[in-house]
Amino acid sequence: MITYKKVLQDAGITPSMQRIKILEYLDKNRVHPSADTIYKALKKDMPTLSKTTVYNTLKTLVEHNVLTELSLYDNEIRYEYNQDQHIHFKCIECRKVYDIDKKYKCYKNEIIEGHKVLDHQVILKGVCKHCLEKRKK
Amino acid sequence: MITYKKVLQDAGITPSMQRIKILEYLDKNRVHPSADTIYKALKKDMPTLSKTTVYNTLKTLVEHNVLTELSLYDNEIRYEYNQDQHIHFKCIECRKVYDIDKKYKCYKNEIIEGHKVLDHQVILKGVCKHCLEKRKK
DNA sequence: ATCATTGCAAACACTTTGCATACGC
DNA sequence: GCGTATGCAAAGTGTTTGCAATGAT
Repeated sequence: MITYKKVLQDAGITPSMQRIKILEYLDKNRVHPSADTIYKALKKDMPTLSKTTVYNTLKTLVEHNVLTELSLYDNEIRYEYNQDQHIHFKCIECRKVYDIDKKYKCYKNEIIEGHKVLDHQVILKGVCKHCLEKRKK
Repeated sequence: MITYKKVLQDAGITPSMQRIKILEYLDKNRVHPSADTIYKALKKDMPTLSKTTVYNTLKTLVEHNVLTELSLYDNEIRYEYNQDQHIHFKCIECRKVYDIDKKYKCYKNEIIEGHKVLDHQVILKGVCKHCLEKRKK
């Protein structure tokens, strides 16, 4: 059984209560949350938690490749623990982000036109299933 | 010959000096500028230009499909006039954005898992050619 | 005269920074 | 005890909003 503590240690990050809880939240709530969403959710059980700690932790986790940063037009960074290849669909009406299980030619770790690729993202923008339904009414 | 005035009219936007200048800047400076970059560049020749107008105009142009919004990790929106299919490479060191001429299966205007796709973007993140060179030294 | 566009200032939202306190080996 | 992690407050940055002034037909 893999614990969050072990995930952090394997990534070379000193485990702490805050770090474990943040990682756990991202593992159990696969909704591409922002720093603020994570902060508000965890604040309930950890009243002393600071937003700075959330930002610090997320930055550390991204630097150690435990999390992926998503840039999804909202002028806020969203975070994701899922490392399987998939694409993102962002609804321009409800702002929700859906994972779409489609494969694509990934350039990660390749050299393209001389540039070293470290991350590859595919983002679709549009109107989601549910918002399309609402429009019909 | 296609004028910026005509591009705006065809898109259903009332042409104005400000709007024409902003569109012209984006056509002639294909560097994926932010609102602030555009503002600072145009301010020189148009001292009365307001940042609000830049934001208003960019929003209008995006809504009418004249421009594309890019979300490139910087917590600022970048804008692009080029509508040809290509992918973006963002350097994490110098922050520059490169256009890469690679084709991909585009889902634009298709329905995917019930969602209507209006825009499709591919973003690579990594270290660019020039920053790789600098590292070697 | 009317309606849309422009522009200023203030408000907002997300993130970062500086620094003091607390924690863990 | 020492080095790192945490947390508060303030500052920084990009964007939006309210509203008055301006401009075009």
